[in-house]
Amino acid sequence: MTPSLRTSKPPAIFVMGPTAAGKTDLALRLFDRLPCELISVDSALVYKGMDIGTAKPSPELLAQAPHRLIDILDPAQIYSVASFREDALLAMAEITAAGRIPLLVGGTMLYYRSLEHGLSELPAANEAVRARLDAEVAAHGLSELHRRLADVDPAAAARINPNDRQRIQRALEVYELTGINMTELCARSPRQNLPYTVAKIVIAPAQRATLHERIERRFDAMLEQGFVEEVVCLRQMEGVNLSLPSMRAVGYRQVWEYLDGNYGYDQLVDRGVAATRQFAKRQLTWLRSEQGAAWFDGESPVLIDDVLRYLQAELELSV
RNA sequence: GCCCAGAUAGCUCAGUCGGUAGAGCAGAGGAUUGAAAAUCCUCGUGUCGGCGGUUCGAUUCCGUCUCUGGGCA
Repeated sequence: MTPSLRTSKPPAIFVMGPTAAGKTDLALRLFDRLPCELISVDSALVYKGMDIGTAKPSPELLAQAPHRLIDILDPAQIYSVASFREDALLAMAEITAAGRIPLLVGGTMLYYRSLEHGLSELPAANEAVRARLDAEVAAHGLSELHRRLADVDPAAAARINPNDRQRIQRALEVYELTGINMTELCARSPRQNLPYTVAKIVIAPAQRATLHERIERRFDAMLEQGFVEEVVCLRQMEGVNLSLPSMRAVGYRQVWEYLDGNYGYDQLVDRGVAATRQFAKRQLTWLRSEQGAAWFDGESPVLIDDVLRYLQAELELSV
């Protein structure tokens, strides 16, 4: 198959789905059948050394089917949705220029959303401001920050729950860095749509119980493969701590707390599995609101020909 | 065999000086603009172990049985 010239915008494929639904497997099979290159859409796979707990494809698989945006950062570093958008757009452009189709695969739905609809022009995170806001919360409490937000950005204060520390701090951070409130900044910079014709595929088991079973089995398997040892290594790395986004990832956080002696092994298993189920549930909330996506039942291995037929029709690909 | 303590939501437990009960966790739904595998919001009827008794009324008091811990033999 080759991309047709009938559409002005080049084609792209999104393979979306909750964790443990079979995204990687589907993407690899599509890779074998289409002139495409793979881009990972995953906020945890970007980190080197986080392999077992993220269910990262093996080095052998990655050699066979290279993925962009995997292993691009050290766990002490911080990635962001804005960095992702930039990196992904660049990668998509390169792939398209080479005459192939970008196939994006992963479970970080905010990243997909930022690609499709863009981001407003807002300042990047600022460590100093965040540290100061943290200190302010410690000194005066979160409700004080929410009150302050209500003064500078009433709309944001109304929208953001008084307990949502992360969003309150971010809105204040934006204001402090620019002198303009976040609501106003967003209104001033309309988001841009993605210059690609996108075919969206969602893969998820029809039965929630199936997903739960797979998550449990996979977490057990991760532990057998040495997940705890992986986290022991990460803990020894310079600058790595539990407050980093990388170490807050599902499973990693629980293993870290287990290693701290906060609870025993049985609790680790229960909490790790539960955290993963909750993550999958949040992903499904995003996915249900996804416009124009084709859902494929992941109860049993997806029939690859059905998916190819769909992509062919959607992207006007010719064989 | 005897003594003691338990038995209440899927799990761990609180509670009702007698008017049919509520937390945490789990689970479900939702929000989501540079941390997003993050952060946050909403949702709790269950033979209160079984059977009797007392009572207008028992999950609560009494008796008894069953089960589970622990102790003594």
